[in-house]
Amino acid sequence: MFTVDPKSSLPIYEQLVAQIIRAVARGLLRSGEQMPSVRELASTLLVNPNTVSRAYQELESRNFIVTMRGKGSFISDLPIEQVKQAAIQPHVQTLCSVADELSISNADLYQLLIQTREDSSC
Amino acid sequence: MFTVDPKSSLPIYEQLVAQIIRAVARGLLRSGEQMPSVRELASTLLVNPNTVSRAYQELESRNFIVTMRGKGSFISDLPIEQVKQAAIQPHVQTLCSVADELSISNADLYQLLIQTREDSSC
DNA sequence: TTAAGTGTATTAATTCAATTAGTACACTAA
DNA sequence: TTAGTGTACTAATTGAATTAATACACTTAA
Repeated sequence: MFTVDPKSSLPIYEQLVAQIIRAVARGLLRSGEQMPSVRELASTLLVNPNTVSRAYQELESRNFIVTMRGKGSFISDLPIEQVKQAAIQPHVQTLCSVADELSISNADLYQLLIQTREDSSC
Repeated sequence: MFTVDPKSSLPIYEQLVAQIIRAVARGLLRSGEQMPSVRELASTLLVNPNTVSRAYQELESRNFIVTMRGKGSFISDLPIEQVKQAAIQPHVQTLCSVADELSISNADLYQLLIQTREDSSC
């Protein structure tokens, strides 16, 4: 289900995080569903278990999964909208800090956002 | 006019960039005004001229200043709004990428922005 | 043409954070 | 007890980032 490229400049655990977030956002992984164990996924991907653990910890810190020692890791049962919000919040925070520093108004900021999203595929 | 802390974890050239951006955004540095030469600022701050040059190059890539070899570096004469927009664009881009990945609507994104800026001082 | 002033290219030293893996430990459930 | 779960700790390694030394290139004015 997941793939990884050890030669990529993007760290392995970040590759995993991104794939799992996408899967959750698209509903391919559902609330309560159990993730493969760190050892299982690690042996499948031929990486160290700690690397998978790192990805799971990152996902847990962003509220995508819940981990129980000795039991396993499970997709969070929080509302998906809430989970997504938690995931994007840091980026919003960064943008707001810069906007503050430059004294850019909310209106201007919103216009920039709209334009940028129109230019991309979405 | 500028100060620098070599012990900070924030790179010296980034400290300079931030200070100069603030000064421009606040109108303390005006269009066309000449910046101190790299050697002059470097000797004032007791850093290597290349470090100041690096800051100036960063500022030029963000359209805050214009540099002419042999002449010096000058505050850009672009409209300040345009300059500020260029400075914030990369952050907007990042946010939009993540929003796309998570399928977050513009409306939700804007609401998050408003809330975040209300929470901060601005 | 010369001299003094400007920014910059190139190279290298150094530091430092990030990444990953090895190993041993801790918890859960049957 | 055993097999399965995640994790803490440590260390090796890599690689990017930062800074500095030095020499070069351009501009201006005398």
